Amino acid sequence: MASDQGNNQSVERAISVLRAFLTGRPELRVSDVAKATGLGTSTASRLLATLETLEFVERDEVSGLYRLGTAPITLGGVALNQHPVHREARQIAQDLAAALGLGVNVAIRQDDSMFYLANFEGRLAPRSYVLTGQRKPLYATGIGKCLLLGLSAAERRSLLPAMPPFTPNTITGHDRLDGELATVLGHGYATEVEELAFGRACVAAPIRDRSGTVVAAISISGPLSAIGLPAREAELARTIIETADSVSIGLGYVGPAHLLGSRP
Amino acid sequence: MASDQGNNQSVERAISVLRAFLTGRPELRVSDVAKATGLGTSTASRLLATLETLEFVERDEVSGLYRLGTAPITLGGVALNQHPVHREARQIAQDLAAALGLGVNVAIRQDDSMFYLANFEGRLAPRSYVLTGQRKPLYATGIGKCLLLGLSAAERRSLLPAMPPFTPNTITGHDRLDGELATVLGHGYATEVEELAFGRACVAAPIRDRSGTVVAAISISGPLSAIGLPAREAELARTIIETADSVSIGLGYVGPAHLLGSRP
DNA sequence: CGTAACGATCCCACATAGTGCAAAGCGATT
DNA sequence: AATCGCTTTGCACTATGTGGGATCGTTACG
Repeated sequence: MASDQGNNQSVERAISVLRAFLTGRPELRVSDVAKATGLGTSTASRLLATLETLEFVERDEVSGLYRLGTAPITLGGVALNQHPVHREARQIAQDLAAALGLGVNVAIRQDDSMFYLANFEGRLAPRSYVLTGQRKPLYATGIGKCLLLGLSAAERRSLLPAMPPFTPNTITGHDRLDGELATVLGHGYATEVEELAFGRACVAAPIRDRSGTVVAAISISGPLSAIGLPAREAELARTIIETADSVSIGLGYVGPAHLLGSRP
Repeated sequence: MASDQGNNQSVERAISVLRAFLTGRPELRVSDVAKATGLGTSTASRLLATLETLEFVERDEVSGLYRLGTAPITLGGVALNQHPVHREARQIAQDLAAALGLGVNVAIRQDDSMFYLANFEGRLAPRSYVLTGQRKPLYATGIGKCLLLGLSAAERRSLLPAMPPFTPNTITGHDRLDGELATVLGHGYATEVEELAFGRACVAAPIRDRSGTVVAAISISGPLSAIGLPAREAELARTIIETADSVSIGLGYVGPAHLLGSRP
């Protein structure tokens, strides 16, 4: 059949059409989609028509251009609402962002990336778009460092064969990453200052489930000037650890795994 | 081919599989999906396998049950970020929710429903799930009333042939709705007190684009006790109108349409 | 502990359903 | 007014998805 084994070709093609809208420009012509997906224009036209009746894409009345429709928004919202971490963390993160006026983000690990489940901003760190559903590298973010705690040194090396730098501060070698993660584990929180983008910093802490496994992480982030990191590190660290803990407890976390009795 | 004309059957079936996850239970077996969609189990199995490789669904390691995956979240996030109303309203709504401690919601009209683009909550009106992507009836919500301003009385009657009540306060007749909308237009804002759900109320105002058309609406909502509606109506109305205006201005609104010069 | 019932996947033949090509519409541009 | 580019439609072909049944694995029950 198609690329992988036992897959429905038409469905794969339709999804690749949807993926075409993820790459920059929000409005595409049929021929743009055809070029982006490698499909013929007639196939692209028909798939877009199908996706339009399903409300996955919609068509601009005047220009005739296609853009993403409302069905993906609904589907994404339900997917979020069904995610246990999101359910527990959403309101907590929102309250913290409002109290601090800074950004608060919740993410899980997906393969070699962190994947945002939610983000809220405050007056001091505004942002006109959602990060939800976006990915960022694990080794250059506070949340990412927390999520890496769940992996062994060997797993980290195979998961991240290369660590290209984003700024001069980016951790690019595993030896330094090992050291950094030991610190994170020891302190119970991670920091990141201009490792991914200039002028931005964050403080993050891991979220654990009832088995004690790190399943997610939460961070406070913002412009360096607003977050005032060197000075406020102790205060923000305490805050984010307490916040992460209350999410963990919501997920059933009861304490370090080695203290759990073996009885049911 | 399939239900509508000129549509790709496999794609329609795959989407109907995804829709099966919108109806309550978050985790489904193959046979549950087959039953919900009316497809054969082997077809459902294959479609789910395809959707799994595309990350639209994922499978629980232990139970083998399928649930929605991360791709819908990404797609939904991008769809939101590409929506002009969302871009303009997101941070404004978030700041207002933080300042008031109440819920703030942004929605557009879709057919006979309002469709949430964003919702934020405050300490006084917590909520552990997103409304984004959900629908609510137009005639029983403050936002809905604002969105109905863009329609004529005749259009409203054909769009809403029936208006079943949710509480004793629900507006169920068009005559009363006409009167209500005249008030909304005259005051520049809409209220809703226990018309959709007991114990809940809101104040809403319309958002207009550069042509002066109502394209969206924004509301402050919360439990009756927190929002204190009879008493604070004037204050909240002023706030929501000013907030809606700043979103409208971001969309290019420059004032009432009839004052626009006809010159380009 | 063995057996039965159920659910998911695999296999294979069939024919439906999607594809590509080419031509026709449709709009915009000069 | 004519041309160009983009999109859609019609048609024939066969690749592709489908359905039924067999197989394998799992759970429930006697």
